[in-house]
Amino acid sequence: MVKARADSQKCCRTSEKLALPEVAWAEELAKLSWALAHPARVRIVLLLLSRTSCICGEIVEEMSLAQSTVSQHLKILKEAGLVQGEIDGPRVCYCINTPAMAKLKKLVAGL
Amino acid sequence: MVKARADSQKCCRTSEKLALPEVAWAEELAKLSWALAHPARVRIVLLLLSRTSCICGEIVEEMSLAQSTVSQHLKILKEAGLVQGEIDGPRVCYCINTPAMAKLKKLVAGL
DNA sequence: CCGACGTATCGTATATCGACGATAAGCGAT
DNA sequence: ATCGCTTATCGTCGATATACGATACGTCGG
Repeated sequence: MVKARADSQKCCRTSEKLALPEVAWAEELAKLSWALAHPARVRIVLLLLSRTSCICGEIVEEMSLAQSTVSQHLKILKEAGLVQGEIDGPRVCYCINTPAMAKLKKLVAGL
Repeated sequence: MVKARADSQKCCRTSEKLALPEVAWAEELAKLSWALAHPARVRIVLLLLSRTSCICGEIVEEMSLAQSTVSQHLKILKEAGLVQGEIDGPRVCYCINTPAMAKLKKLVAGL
């Protein structure tokens, strides 16, 4: 080992190990981030936030994407927990899952 | 059966259009989120944050991944701007790009 | 100059995403 | 019961992510 390189204390200090309890963390944040890792999904979230409540397939119109594609994105958002879909008659209204949103914010803010 | 949806104002109000200025936003947030959309990358970020400064290839040891894989992840983080690499002799020290981090936090907090 | 070492890139195999059209499934109204 | 509307799922295709080993690049030490 080539020990201390003269004045190398500006970088790569000695490394107090990082235990792996944070791994759970990491998984969770990665999952939530993943949901927002696509512009279309961010836009969907923004859309849902802009109307204080839920929405149905207008989303499809706002985005220039096929209905099936939007449905896919919604599914991903739902799986990540960021969004909830409530069945309202023949259509489905989506809305932000506020707690999950808060969780995300907290995780990111905690970085 | 018909669950009193007579006055459907609880849902799908009429839509004050969402213009597309936020699209830039969306792209940016998606890009940053994408960087964190993988547990390994979140762990790298956590690692870099845990030591106030930079680090080199210890990252490789902490994660049980091949060196090349870690390098790939670092590249992605670098491309997203979340991380900076400064060459320090024969090795490279990475550290968090604080402004980018702040940007991410701000974007997420602003949701 | 030449190895030793740390890092980045290349090449490649596999898995998954992102998009679409087509089709199924659920609900309301006729 | 049937039609029409809305949404979800299926099947497919191209593009890309992820992982790895092998290899090239750069820097220090002898």
